[in-house]
Amino acid sequence: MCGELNARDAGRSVTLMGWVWSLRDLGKLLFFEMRDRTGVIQVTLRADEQPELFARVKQWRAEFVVAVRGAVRERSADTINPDMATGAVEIIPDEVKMLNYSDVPPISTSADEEIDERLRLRYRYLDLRSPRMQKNLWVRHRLCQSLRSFLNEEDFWEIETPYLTRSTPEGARDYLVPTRLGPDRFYALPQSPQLFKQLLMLSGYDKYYQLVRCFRDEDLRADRQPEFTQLDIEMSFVGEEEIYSLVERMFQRVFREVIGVEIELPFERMTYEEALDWYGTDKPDLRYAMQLVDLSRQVAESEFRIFSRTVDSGGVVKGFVVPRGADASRSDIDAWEQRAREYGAAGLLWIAWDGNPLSGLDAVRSPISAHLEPSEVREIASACGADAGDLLLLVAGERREVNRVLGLMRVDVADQLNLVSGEDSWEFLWVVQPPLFELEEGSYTSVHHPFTAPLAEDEHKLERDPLSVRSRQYDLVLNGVELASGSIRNHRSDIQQTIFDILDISPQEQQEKFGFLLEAFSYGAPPHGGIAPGLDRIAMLLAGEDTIRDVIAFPKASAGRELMTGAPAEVRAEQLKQLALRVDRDNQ
RNA sequence: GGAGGCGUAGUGUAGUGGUUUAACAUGCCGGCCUGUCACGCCGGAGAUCGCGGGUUCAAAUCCCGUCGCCUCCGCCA
Repeated sequence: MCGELNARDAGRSVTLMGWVWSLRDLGKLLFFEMRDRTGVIQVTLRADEQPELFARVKQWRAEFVVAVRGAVRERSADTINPDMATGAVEIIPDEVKMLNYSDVPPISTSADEEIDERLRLRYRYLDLRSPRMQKNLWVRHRLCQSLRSFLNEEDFWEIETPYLTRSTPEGARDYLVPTRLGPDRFYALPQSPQLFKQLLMLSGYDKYYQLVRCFRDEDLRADRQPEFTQLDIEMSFVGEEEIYSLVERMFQRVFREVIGVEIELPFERMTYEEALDWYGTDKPDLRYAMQLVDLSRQVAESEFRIFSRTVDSGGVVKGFVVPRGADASRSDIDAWEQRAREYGAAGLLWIAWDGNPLSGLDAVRSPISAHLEPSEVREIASACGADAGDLLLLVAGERREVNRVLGLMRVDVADQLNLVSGEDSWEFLWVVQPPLFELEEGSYTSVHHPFTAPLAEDEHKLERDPLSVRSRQYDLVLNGVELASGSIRNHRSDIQQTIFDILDISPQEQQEKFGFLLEAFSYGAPPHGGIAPGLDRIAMLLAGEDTIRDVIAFPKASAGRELMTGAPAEVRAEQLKQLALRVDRDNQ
């Protein structure tokens, strides 16, 4: 094919089919490049040697579908194009044929200018012709291939689960599917195959995986689509370590096979609590430092009231040091302060050290320097390890909020100051043992999902103090992106029952929604656990893209709209009638 | 649900109250050109400045509304 030819093919006769990529008409000499899935190759024609072919090709335009039969010829040394994969050869045709005409395309498939995404999505079939999208889909394909071959070799079975299933409470909004089976009956598209994969464990298929589509009717993000693909994995008779080991070896293999990068094992680990404390988020980006430092003790007695009063009332004063941040302009700092407010902080305080941090107040610039004692500033500097030229950003308030705001600020600052070093930096991290429950508007909800097992040593606290119970959940984070989430599940129905009780899911509701699962668990459920890496996000990182839309052939735009087909769209009245549905236009 | 950004020939941008007949590049159409590969040169066509309303002698430009796309917060077990 076009992109696969090189000097070794010189002399061969080939037939190529593809699209016209570009034309360079020099009068009596004409070059055009043709493209297929594999790449681009140049075809050369001379008016004096092949007047008839020449005249025909002169009429061709970009994106015409053409067939060329001819000889691969090595280019002379002075005409080799080193920037082109096939630049050492060219095709001298003995027959050319136009298979189909093309209108002038509304977006270029060859220009490297950034096209408005509306147009890219509207004309996705053209956008997909671009080398960039070809590369991305190729990366995604090889990723899938690599994952499958690894898991197959590890003795996993790929088993499918239904898309038409029933809605279960909690979690995201479901996509509902009406059916003529009953006016009040709906399928729901699965948010994940969670229940089915656990049932497969119960059935004895102890190593299962599936590349499976999941559906959640929630707002989109750069790394979130209403439908997305998970590599769903579940195993029986395993604990956390077996899962970690499997996943680590899997990623090592994938990175080696897909992008030729060797990643080191084992991955780092930290607890959820440590992640929040040190980085203010459950998905820290470890490509840069800027750890959060708790300065509450250093400022507890401060004359600066905001500090002392916050600490006094049980809050914290935390911050992080921006290396060489003292150079930041006043407008940068103002912008950060503005950002911190947007994230919900009362304000953002800062201390910049222009000179030796241990020299007291002389080297300090800060909006609150008038309120600070030299000893206090020295203590702050030594606690956070600030050097000359560093900048400390500080937030005071309730612990949870402070962590959240600083966690977001840390990412913004790193982004703005370009602290991420190099493209090939891969910082994997396991974040483990988050709490089993959190309090939301007065009632308990699962942090992960209700089937996650509590940590054995915390089991006894389940009924007395649910919020203090840690779970056997683990998240895999790469460069600040949550790549996978999983847990060891409850296989004992008594504990599952207790958890449902704490979640305040009534026995009746339990019976209705999960009755089949609880019943199943009474017939010999093995201990089991699993994990579900997000395929789109992995592909995105491997392809070096910033959004999963660029690794999905036909993604959705904001609000879940599909700009090419126009979905979601109205349906015929007759279809509604068959489903016994009536549209209420006043509602909304 | 909220905040911000963007919307100008096919495409990417400039223009932020009046010397604008809305500019530049590319693409498109026509002509010339025998080693180009971002080919080059010459000529031409192509825009009711997202849409609606308002302010003004005058609006792409200011104001209000609206639609669309992007990013983020909330949300996403």
